[in-house]
Amino acid sequence: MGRRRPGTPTLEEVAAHARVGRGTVSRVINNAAGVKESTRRNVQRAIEELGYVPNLAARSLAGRRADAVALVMTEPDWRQFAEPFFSEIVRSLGDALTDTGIQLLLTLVRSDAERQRFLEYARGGRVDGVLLMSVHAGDRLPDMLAEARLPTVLLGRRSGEEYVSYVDADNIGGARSAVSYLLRQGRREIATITGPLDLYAAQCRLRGYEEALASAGLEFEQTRVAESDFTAESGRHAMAELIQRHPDIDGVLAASDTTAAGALEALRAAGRRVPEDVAVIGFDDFSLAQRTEPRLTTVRQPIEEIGRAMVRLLLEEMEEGAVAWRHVILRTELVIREST
Amino acid sequence: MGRRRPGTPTLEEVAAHARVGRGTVSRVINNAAGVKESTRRNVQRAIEELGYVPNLAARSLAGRRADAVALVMTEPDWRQFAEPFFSEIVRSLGDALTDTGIQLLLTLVRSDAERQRFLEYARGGRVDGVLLMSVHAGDRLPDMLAEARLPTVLLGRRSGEEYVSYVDADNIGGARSAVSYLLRQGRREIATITGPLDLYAAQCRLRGYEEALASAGLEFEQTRVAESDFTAESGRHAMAELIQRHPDIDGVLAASDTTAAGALEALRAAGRRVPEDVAVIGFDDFSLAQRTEPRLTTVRQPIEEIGRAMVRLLLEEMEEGAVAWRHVILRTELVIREST
DNA sequence: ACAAAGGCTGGGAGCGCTCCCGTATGGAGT
DNA sequence: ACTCCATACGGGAGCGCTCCCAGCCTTTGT
Repeated sequence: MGRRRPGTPTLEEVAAHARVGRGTVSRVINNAAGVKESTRRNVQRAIEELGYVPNLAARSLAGRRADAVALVMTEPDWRQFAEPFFSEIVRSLGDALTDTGIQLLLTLVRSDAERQRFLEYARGGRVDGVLLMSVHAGDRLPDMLAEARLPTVLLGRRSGEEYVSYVDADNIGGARSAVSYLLRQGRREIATITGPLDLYAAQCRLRGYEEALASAGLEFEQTRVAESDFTAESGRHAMAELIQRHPDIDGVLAASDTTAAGALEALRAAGRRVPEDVAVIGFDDFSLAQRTEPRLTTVRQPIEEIGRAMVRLLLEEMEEGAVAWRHVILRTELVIREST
Repeated sequence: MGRRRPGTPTLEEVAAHARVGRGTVSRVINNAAGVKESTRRNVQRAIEELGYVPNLAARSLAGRRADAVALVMTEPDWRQFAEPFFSEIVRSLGDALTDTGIQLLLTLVRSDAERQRFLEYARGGRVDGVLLMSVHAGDRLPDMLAEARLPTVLLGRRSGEEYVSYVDADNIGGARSAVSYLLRQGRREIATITGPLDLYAAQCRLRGYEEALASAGLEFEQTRVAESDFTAESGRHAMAELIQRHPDIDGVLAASDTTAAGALEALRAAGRRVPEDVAVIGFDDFSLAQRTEPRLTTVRQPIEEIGRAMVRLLLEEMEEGAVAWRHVILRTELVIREST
């Protein structure tokens, strides 16, 4: 396993070449104050001439930080990997980290062996903090990270959990306002396609659906609920099933825009018009929602804010050493288009 | 930016606690030979009691290796991120790396600033090698990595390029055999939906299409070619266009299974039967191909082999220090199902 | 002209490991 | 009993940086 790379110049060599001390070179590459402008230029020229690149292992060791954070996806999320939610989140986290000088590393954790390996990687100090994608109920990873006192922020909380930092959207409120909107339109036969119910977010959206029905004095019926896994495929399936069970259906709240797109296809196949016969509301408001036919009314998740909030919380925790838990719930918003 | 974590035990402390020398502890944690079984157990107990985790920065610095490789996606690939090809590749790379003890890190490079930052990260020694997802024609990243003498393996070559290692599927052969198959069935009005033509792989598949027509003595017509970006959406579009241009169309080779799925929808919408009126062949053979209606005939890319080959090439390059370029072209295979 | 107060700079002391050489230790061979 | 060798083990010498203190040199005030 000899993986050394050939003679990279060191900081010391740069210092010699520029006829200054190590300290000065260090100050220059770290943009620290207290270096005369002429010296700085001189050092910078030396850096360029030698093609110097700081050795990050040495910097990490001496500085006790990695300047990197990991975004972890655990196995059950893997199926979401191909869904737009994921790529949108990555994009927004990337943006939020842009000018912190912190590298974002995506890591997959698909088995216990990989969980263990990642833990060693993180505890070994290769990252300063961890962002976790929507973690499922039974996953012990957050606890393991907490035990190791690694700054951690979850995207989406888990049921009732308080002793961990998280950023979440107001799923209950979003679902409630969507269903209430349908009710105000005079729809009465409203069903819902949920996400995987081991995800707390999916449970919350279902709760919002129930609450809206309840406050309109309507009864909740289990047969109006179909579960999906967020894919279009499963949305189509779920919708077909709901139509069969309740031919008089006139409104649907879907688990995501993708699911809603699948539902639209199933409705078209069944000869129902949208929105005349059946109103459809999605969840997320990603670009897909504007490309369906008809364009989708949907509950917007503020992705940019979620990314920014996650990064802010993580940086704060990194600063102070994971001594407090922070929670941020972001408001969702109903975006009305043509499917209602 | 004080991101230090509290008193983690060091190897030295473990050594003291187990009453052995540093060297012995090092040998134990690295599973090196030459430690008496009783000593090993003794040290292991000390490690456990103190909850010791090796500091990877120190290990990296002393050992001159990072035990990590990066899988990089550049901006133009980003749109593929949500496609199954990507997640399949990641899965197969992960499997191939499983028992090497090497961490796979996914990184996004969406702008020149991020390109630069990643380069510093890699040149700084945080990874021992780089895997690059299908790189587009103009991207300078591979050259920059080569210049830094970082072991690099591309997935999918770029036009005519030799001075870089890559693993690729035989796209020309795959496309050719698919189209030949359609011709043998007696189809004569065959069109193709290509991928983005700035991708060499897409060009190759188009070439295969052309070659098959040529060797059957048929003429190539530009109007039978429609470009897609690998998404179902764009596949639907392209197919609709092709139907309009050539109502007598009786066979289509699509750029990917996803594109083919889109094409199937467009054909259904146009009232064409598959395979009776029009035969459809996809490319990739991911799970999607078995879930379409009808199930898709498709050109299989050997994903597992691709992942294994990429990892093998990268490890070889890491071993010997990027002094040679290796190329692997993997055979593709036509999988016949119901859409032809 | 002299003192005090800054601003710059150099370099020692680690950070926590791996590598490797030198030295113990135990058993086999005669 | 003594030599010889293989096997275990200890610890010095870095790896390339950051942190920080001490010293120098310039500036300003009186």
